Amino acid sequence: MAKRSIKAMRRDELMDAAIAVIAEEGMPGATMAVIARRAGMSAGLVNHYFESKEELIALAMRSLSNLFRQDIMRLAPADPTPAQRLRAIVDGSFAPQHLGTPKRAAMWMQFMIAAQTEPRIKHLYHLTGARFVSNIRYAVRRLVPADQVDDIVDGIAALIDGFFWQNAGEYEEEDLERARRICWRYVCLQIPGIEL
Amino acid sequence: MAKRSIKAMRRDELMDAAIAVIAEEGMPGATMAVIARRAGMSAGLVNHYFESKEELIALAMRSLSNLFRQDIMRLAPADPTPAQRLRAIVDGSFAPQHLGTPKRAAMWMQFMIAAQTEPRIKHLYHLTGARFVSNIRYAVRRLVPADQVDDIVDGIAALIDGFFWQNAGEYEEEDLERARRICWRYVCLQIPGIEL
DNA sequence: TAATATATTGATTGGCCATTCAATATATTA
DNA sequence: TAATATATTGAATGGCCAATCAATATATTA
Repeated sequence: MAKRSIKAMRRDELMDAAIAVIAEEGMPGATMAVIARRAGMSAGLVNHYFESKEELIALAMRSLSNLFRQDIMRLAPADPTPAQRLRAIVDGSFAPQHLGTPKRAAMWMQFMIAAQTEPRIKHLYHLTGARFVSNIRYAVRRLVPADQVDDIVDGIAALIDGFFWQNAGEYEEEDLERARRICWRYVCLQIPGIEL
Repeated sequence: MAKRSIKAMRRDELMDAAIAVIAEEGMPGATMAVIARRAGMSAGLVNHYFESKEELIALAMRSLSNLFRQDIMRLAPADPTPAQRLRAIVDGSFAPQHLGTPKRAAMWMQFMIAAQTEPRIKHLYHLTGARFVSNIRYAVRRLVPADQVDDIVDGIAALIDGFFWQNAGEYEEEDLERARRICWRYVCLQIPGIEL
């Protein structure tokens, strides 16, 4: 049990270090040596706990993706109405804890970038996006006629995405507030009967 | 005159090759040697015509940015009304010639990526974005009360951006049509008196 | 304790890359 | 034509990186 525990700890430490370095220096600066030193380990150790650099990065990204989903779920009350669900998605997407800190925001950017070249990360990235959209659809389909669902869902998702990337990495709380407001107004304009 | 001409030609050829390679292989694959071979030249020649790789890439991106602006301007009639201007921006953003071909779409993605690390490209990227937004603002401010301009402009820009990146690199004409429709509906919802 | 597994290190390897450079070819000019 | 500038090549340079490996330390087990 103890051996497993050390292995798990080291892997977590390395994933955290990877996220920190990638966020601060970008993907090109995130070399194995730098990540290892950041985690307080020697260069060679990374390949002892991860099969390859690609595996390390992919797993780090996955943990980021999971954090995001949890943040959103935490914002909605238990057994939420469709409107509350949408509200949590809009608010959660611009929550300070995942866009407010430059590190996290930059990390999302690097996540998308890595998805361009690494097949494994590409898959994870698409999965993350698909879950996000399907979350929106689950709520919208309960609020509008079936033939309007697709366009409304895609519009909401695109609008959130657009703000998400727009100033990527340099958000003030003020910008986030603004993004929330504009996105929510869009939701209200498209879906009659929702308010504030 | 002849010497200048050759220099200009080679530089253009190299910039085209750079765009092609970056679009196909992504930034990591775009080495000097590969770009040179793509342009039918030997490896060493690139540094004869460009100070550095960074300069080559930055100028290639600039030409992409200019092409985009020209595409949009070409879509609007001479002396357009504000509504026609907006329409050209929406249609132009999803015009087949700059998102329909995988190469061009992927190139935009790589443009944004490079902006994360290269200061020169970062500047160019922000400039491109600022011009785009200011283009929208020019039209919107003639159509709605002053205190509504900012939110509407940012909403339109974000929505277009969102679609722009969403499926980046893998657009069907059908997707583009859809994006146009959803964006234009948003414009119409926000700005009374616009139609079609 | 002895034996075995795991953790950790830092040097080494082999590969890739941007850039430089000397050498050669091809124009331009006087 | 001779002299000079420009174009082009391909090999060499020096640096960086992921991954490997032998060596050492530390824990686990019998």
